[in-house]
Amino acid sequence: MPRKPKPVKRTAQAANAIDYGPLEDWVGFRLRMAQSASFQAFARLAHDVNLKPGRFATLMLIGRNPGISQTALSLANGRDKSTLTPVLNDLVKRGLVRRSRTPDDRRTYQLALTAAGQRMLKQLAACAISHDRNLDRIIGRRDRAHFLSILRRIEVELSSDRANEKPSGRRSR
Amino acid sequence: MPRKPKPVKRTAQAANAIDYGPLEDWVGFRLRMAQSASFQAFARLAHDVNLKPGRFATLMLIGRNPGISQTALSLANGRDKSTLTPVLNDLVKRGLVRRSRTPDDRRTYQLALTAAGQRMLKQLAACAISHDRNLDRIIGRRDRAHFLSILRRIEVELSSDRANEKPSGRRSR
DNA sequence: GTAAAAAAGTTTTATTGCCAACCTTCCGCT
DNA sequence: AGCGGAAGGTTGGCAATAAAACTTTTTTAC
Repeated sequence: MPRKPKPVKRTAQAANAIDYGPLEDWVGFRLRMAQSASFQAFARLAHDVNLKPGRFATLMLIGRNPGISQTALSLANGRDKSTLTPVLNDLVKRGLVRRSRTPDDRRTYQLALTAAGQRMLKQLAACAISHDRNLDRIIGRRDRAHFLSILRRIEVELSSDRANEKPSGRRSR
Repeated sequence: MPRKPKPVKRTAQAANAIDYGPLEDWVGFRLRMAQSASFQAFARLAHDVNLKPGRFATLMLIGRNPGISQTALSLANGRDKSTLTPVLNDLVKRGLVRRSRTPDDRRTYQLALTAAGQRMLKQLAACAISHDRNLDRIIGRRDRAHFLSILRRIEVELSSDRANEKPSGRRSR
């Protein structure tokens, strides 16, 4: 059976021949590439579940903190609060999240998972466990805790930097 | 006409009281949060330079690999090739990048920096060095190499997974 | 040689994200 | 009270991204 042999891919520059220059060891670049790879790997795992991978953290945080407000939720998962509005609209419409008014403060909503939302969270958690097992293998059990602590430090220190803005060393063009 | 109020963001709900559940130690989540913080910190540093931070890797890769094709470039910086089209249009329009046809293959373009593009790259490199020095301080010199090697491993291993994955991504449009 | 398949780029469509402006509600003052 | 500012949430505008469909050109199969 004459299956067509795959021709050798001939891009102008093979990917392994690329010169990354300073990017090679630039933490910001590697962080972005690793995050992108991790996200897409999880998306493949979670493909069967009828929910976008970005919704996972939202569901988990609501499930763990019933009654949480939208602003607190947006802070917890590092997204702008306006980003949350369409997401929650969708989750409520699909019967996964319940949004109820707070009696003593009519500005805020109280968020909670419905029974269906909890089932969905369980399915996603199964994907996450599988994904995390992959990452465990890649990182190595011994380094995992240390690696996580560095990620947390980056997150915390750079976020607090937001307060003291850099003095602008303006360059002319 | 009411004067627009200066909004001062206050952490109304204590973010430290949030229960992150399994997210607390989930590598994918921490990667996303750290990457987001790093990206925004760099964006603040590069604010003065008249170029979006996302363009930096693109310029660096073109500068280091003159004659590279768009597809090879998209692979090298981990973005879809369709994403590159408007970016390059903009860079060409601003005189930073030159796009020329390859004589023996009229499908591909050859990308290269103009003199202005090289100057811009130098400015951005200065920001990157400053940013990286911050990250050095946070990570710690001793752990830096190890941390980078883990990020590279995540990137490589999870990307290679993509090849032998089920091709079942049917989406209606 | 010619037709089919593959590759490079572009366009279209949809999602996700931020920011700024806005509305409503609450709270602190006087 | 009632006024002004602060806080919770929504809306609109814009940028970045990816996936699929499409165009042009090249390569492969026969």
